[in-house]
Amino acid sequence: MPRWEPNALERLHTAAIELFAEQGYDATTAAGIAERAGLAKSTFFRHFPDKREVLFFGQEALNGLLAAVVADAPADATPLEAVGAALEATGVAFGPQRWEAVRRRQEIIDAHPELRERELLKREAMTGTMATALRGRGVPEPVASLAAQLGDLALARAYTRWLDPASTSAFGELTRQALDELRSAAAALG
Amino acid sequence: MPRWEPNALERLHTAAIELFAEQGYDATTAAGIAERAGLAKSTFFRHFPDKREVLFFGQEALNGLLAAVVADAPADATPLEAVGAALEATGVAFGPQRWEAVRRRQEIIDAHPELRERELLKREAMTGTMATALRGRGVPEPVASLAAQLGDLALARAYTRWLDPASTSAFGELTRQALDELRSAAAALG
DNA sequence: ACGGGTGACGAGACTCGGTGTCATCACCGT
DNA sequence: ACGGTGATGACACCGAGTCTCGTCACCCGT
Repeated sequence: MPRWEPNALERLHTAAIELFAEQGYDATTAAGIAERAGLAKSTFFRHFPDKREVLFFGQEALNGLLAAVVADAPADATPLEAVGAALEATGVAFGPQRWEAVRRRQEIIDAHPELRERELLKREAMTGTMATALRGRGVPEPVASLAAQLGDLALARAYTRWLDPASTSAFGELTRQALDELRSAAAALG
Repeated sequence: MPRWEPNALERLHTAAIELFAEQGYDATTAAGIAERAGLAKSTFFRHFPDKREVLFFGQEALNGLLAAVVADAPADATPLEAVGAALEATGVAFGPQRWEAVRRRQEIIDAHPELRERELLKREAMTGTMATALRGRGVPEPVASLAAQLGDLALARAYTRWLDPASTSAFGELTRQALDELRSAAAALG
């Protein structure tokens, strides 16, 4: 018999998501999350650096994926093509069956400035890894940063469209579309 | 004889900056700032929504300036030209005599993730106001957002160069240069 | 089989950011 | 003279996050 039930981190994560849905983000305390998971408050902070981070679980893994996809793009791919491949790769996190959960999560984030800040930090990290990966392909500055920023903007636009209940397109289609729009807009900028 | 010394907000601001320089950001408490300013802790939070905000004092005023400059740009100015005018207008905050103070401030921010988050939130607000002002000029999406994002990237690059001790150019010159680089990079993207 | 190290956890004290309430009192208009 | 106003002080309170210390199943070498 193990001394403790396994999967403490996972239990904390699901307990937090449940409580956020039941009581809202503000009303749920870190101690409350731990209690629901059958753990102590100190254990919560052993697994998550802070309460906000629960909602951004798995983000680092996505970053690693982005870097790999950009690095592994065909040698003759343009920077924007490599970025496009990376954006489509993010689609693994946005399958149709996850739509409801992703939407609830985003509603919480949008309603809390401290979570919006954290989201921006994560996005910046993502953009930074894409830019670094592009430089690793030999793309010079400021082209690498620009392409990464364009990718970030495209991803954001695709994401909000995907979250729009009126839209029915798959995520990959939306990223391609958004990046295409931005590419032609950039060409027309002057 | 007034019941209290005037300029409470200003005194709190300078007290905070002093203490940050003397003890570092973490080691100075909100109560300590208030004490140095001859005020109570509760008064500190009456003037600043939180401790981080002390380091971003005056940001909203800059946003208003940006919106005005973009709106007042010549009718035949391209989106990027309007953005360029806005970037140069920010130069009022970055005169040569403020270099040292701005540098110290940025060192504090760079060393604290919670302050980097706040900085990103402010930058997003700035980018958003530029995009809104561009739409007010009749610039359609996604061109408006793209031009604003390009401006944000240019401003960031100009800012870090301005902060580089090896550089001697004035801020306005650096913004023009950075925006030019990005414009040609965008044209070459594909 | 035995014994010491390891590592995940509980318990609880502690600091500090931030909120809220209530009383005070110079100032201002009537 | 008098009541309202508004900025402040004093203080209680909550929750996030840190830190320390003790516990004990598990593992690994002997």
